[in-house]
Amino acid sequence: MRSEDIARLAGVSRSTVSRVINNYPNVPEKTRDKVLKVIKQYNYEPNTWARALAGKSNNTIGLFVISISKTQAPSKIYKSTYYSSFINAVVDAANTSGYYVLVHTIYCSKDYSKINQAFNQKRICGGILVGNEKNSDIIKEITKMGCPLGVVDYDPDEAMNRSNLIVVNSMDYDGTAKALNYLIELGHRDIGIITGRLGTYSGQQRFESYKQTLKEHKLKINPEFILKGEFLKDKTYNEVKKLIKSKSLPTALFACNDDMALAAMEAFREEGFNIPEDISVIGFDDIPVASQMNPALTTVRVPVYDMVTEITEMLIDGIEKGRKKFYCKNFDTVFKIRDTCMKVKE
Amino acid sequence: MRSEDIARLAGVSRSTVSRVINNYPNVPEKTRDKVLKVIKQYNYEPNTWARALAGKSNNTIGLFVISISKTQAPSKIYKSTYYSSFINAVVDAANTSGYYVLVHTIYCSKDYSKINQAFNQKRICGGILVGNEKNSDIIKEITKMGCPLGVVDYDPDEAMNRSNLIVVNSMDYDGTAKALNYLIELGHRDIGIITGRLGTYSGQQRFESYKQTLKEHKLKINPEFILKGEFLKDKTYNEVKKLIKSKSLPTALFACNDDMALAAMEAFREEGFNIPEDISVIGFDDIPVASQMNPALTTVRVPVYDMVTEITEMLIDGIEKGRKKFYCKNFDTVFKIRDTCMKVKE
DNA sequence: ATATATTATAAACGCGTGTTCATGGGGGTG
DNA sequence: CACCCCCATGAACACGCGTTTATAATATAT
Repeated sequence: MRSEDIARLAGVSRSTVSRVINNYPNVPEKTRDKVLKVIKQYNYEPNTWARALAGKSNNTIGLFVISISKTQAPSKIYKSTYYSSFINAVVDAANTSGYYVLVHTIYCSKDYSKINQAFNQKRICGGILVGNEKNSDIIKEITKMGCPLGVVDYDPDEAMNRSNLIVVNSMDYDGTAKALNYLIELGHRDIGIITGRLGTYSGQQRFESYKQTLKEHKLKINPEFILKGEFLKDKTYNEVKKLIKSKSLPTALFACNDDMALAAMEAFREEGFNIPEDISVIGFDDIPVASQMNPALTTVRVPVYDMVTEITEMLIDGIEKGRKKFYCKNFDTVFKIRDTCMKVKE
Repeated sequence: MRSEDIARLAGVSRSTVSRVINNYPNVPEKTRDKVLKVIKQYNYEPNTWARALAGKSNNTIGLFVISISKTQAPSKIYKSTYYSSFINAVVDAANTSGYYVLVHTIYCSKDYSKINQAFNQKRICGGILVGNEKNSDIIKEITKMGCPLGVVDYDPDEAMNRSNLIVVNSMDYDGTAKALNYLIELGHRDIGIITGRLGTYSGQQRFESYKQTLKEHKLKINPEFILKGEFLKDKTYNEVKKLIKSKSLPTALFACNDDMALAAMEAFREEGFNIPEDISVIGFDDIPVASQMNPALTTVRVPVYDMVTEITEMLIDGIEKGRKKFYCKNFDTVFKIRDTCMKVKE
């Protein structure tokens, strides 16, 4: 069914059909109704490709989820619950605005070609990037091409005033400080950290805040208590097991995301540790199961849904209005005290 | 940058460029290299819209996730960890085959218009449906239009021999039986169930198997021990709280998915019950956190990743080969015994 | 009643690419 | 040397729709 068929059936020309579909003013009510009736009757929908080719928007944005490199087997990747929230939130917000979402996963963090490709092929008229490493050039590349791009978790200083770019962040530095101050109030002096990927802005911020906050309280940082978790469960599990076998242990452990906190708790439990009696644990993100764990995980809640809704709406609005101005918004975190922390034993 | 530009820069005609891009045989090595060099140099990619319009495939499939009705607020929906696995698996498999994935969420279970729309607008050349209710007509509609469709969790009898249709299921009936037999072996006689959405094939199968298995062991079914959870955490939480306040309790509870099992455990814990000492719990699916819970959840593992990979690959293969034959595959489940079940006290 | 302004509509062009058809040239055979 | 065949390639058309331009029909003013 093409617009020509509709035109024939309605007894008008194809131009008139097009005018009706695109809400042109100069078409009398009578003609409009006649055409609409035929369109309705045959369930006609304009071909998106032809429409886009003729200059209309295709109402599609791309969501690019950058996952860590090939080391992780595909069958395991879906276990990372974190990114799922992003996908759902983007799809929700986009659908609400009448947009479609093309979801793409990028495993090898070096190979951003698929992003360029989607833009070059004109598949999408905007994109959202999650999991970006600070030192990648993809953001500059895309925005320079004039394509609207939204990035979650990106250094505002680097992004500053770059046109076609939108950024949302959670206030990681502050959130981390809240968590650590709480531990310090509970009397903890030996506080360890499981770091995320330091190449990401959030990973770096959380680590920086850890170092700075401890310093401010004149607590010394024990290098052995710094575990490189890279936001990964498996890596964390192994690192914690190694830590347990070493000579000294921290009394509290701050994990840079919940996945790692859970993995750490699992490792501790297996070695006969009780949480929080033997060691306090704090996570970051507040993923859905955090509150359902036993004990429930104390963590720093990141308003992922709000952040992603905001960036999606801003992106689409920018596309439609042709706005190119840089925009950046930071979202406050909420410290959720639950059951995985305890006053340190004297 | 259009193919015409490439042609000019390479000193050939547009037709030749097209022939190079589409791997036509009759173009000499020398000419091909010349053209490829220019393409490479300018990072040229054919416009997908124009390509599709001219009869080529657009290499895009749609993934339609049907969620339950409006009752659930958007901000809470992303908490359902189950569907996330689907999205990741479909995207992985499709990307591997060079396909793009359009993800769409449908909340109002009546409104399938977006699926028709995506097909009618020629946005996608195939679709995958998750969370479908048995009594919906959408599957017949789409397949009748000649569009290839893959459905996860659908009654094979209804689907039988319908062309353009592919179905994958887990063996829910058998999986449920395994779980219940295990409980019965442990001496349980009063076994409750938290049912899923009975309108779905899996929800129905699991419930049927529950009734049948108990019947086979001559155990009576107490209507009060049948909780309608509808695959939802909140609903389950409330139902379990109600159950606890009633006069009699089962000694074991079989939840038709892990989300509900976790919600039930949370409710029991809050009321001072210990698991598995006071009540045994079994889940279904084996979602990522099931093994990380404390106690770790005994559950029936559904090979989601394998199922979804299979259906995606079959769909794409069918699209490319123009195959229309009905195809159905059932995947075996694995019963994972962990720590949430115990021998019944004498 | 005629001239002019206004409106409804049709015809034609362009979007970027795939593909068919026609053409021209080169090599081989008689 | 003449003929034929094959191969490389360019020109032209098609895909379905939006939009501009031209034209026909109608309404308004004189």
